[in-house]
Amino acid sequence: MNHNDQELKKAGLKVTLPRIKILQILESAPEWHMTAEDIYQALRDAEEDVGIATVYRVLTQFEAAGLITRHSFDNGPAVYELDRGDSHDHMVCTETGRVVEFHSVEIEELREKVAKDNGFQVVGHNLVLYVKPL
Amino acid sequence: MNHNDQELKKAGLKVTLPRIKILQILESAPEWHMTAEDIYQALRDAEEDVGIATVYRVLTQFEAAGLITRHSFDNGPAVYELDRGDSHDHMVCTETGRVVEFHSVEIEELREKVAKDNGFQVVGHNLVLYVKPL
DNA sequence: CTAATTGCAAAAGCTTTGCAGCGCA
DNA sequence: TGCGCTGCAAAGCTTTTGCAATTAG
Repeated sequence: MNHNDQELKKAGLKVTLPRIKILQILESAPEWHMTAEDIYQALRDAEEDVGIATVYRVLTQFEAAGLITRHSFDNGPAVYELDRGDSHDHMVCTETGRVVEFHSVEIEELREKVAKDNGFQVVGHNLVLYVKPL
Repeated sequence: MNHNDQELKKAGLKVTLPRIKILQILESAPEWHMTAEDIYQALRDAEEDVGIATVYRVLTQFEAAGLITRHSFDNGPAVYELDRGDSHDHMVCTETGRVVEFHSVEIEELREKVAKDNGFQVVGHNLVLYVKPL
């Protein structure tokens, strides 16, 4: 009963092979953003017989449980990443495709402020900067 | 030869009925964000015989020409709005679906700063706040 | 005239769902 | 044992594309 198993239990999810494997894959993700298809391929590479439908179902559950975060860059497939507690945003280089993560407390505060000024509170956000080298 | 016709010519696009109608619909959009399907329905309501494929093609061309802007909120259908020159961001209410536009000079400045700190310059961005009423 | 544009239908890409069987607690 | 979970296949939804016919310039 390791740490991941406990995370699953805490989320009210049974500890099953697909869920454990998917968590492991996300943990060891070389680059921190994977599509459902990426994860599905990683599972097949590991000889695990998990269907793509299960991958989607598990990812949806993980997101609901707050274990992972889902991003929709542009209109391609959604990407998922482990929620390591450090909320951050993304910068995508239009020339190289490189994704840089960043975190700005000031921007975070302004987000709250702008929402409050309009009678709302922030429950989530999505900020992507498309950039190119100076 | 009205203003819209000139916009089309300037973009190197022939002045055709579907393109004129779609521009008009976007101009008179009650709420400023319409999906391709919304536009398609508006055309059918106006008894215009335009296919959904043409709607998508025209919207893609308009975006390339800088006449309109396309947004992908969450993972639903993309929404389009006329580019009225005023850059702004969006706040989407998770309970009512209402979309509020806002513009923060401070956030804009911070975007530039963060990019520069990482050796980049901003060429575009996408910021959506998911909010709920206070 | 002729290259651009269009409608239709089919296909593509991503994601969800129905269902019967399997497995964790 | 019982309900949750899973794989498979099929369906769903948004968007794109092939093609022959039409049209703007």
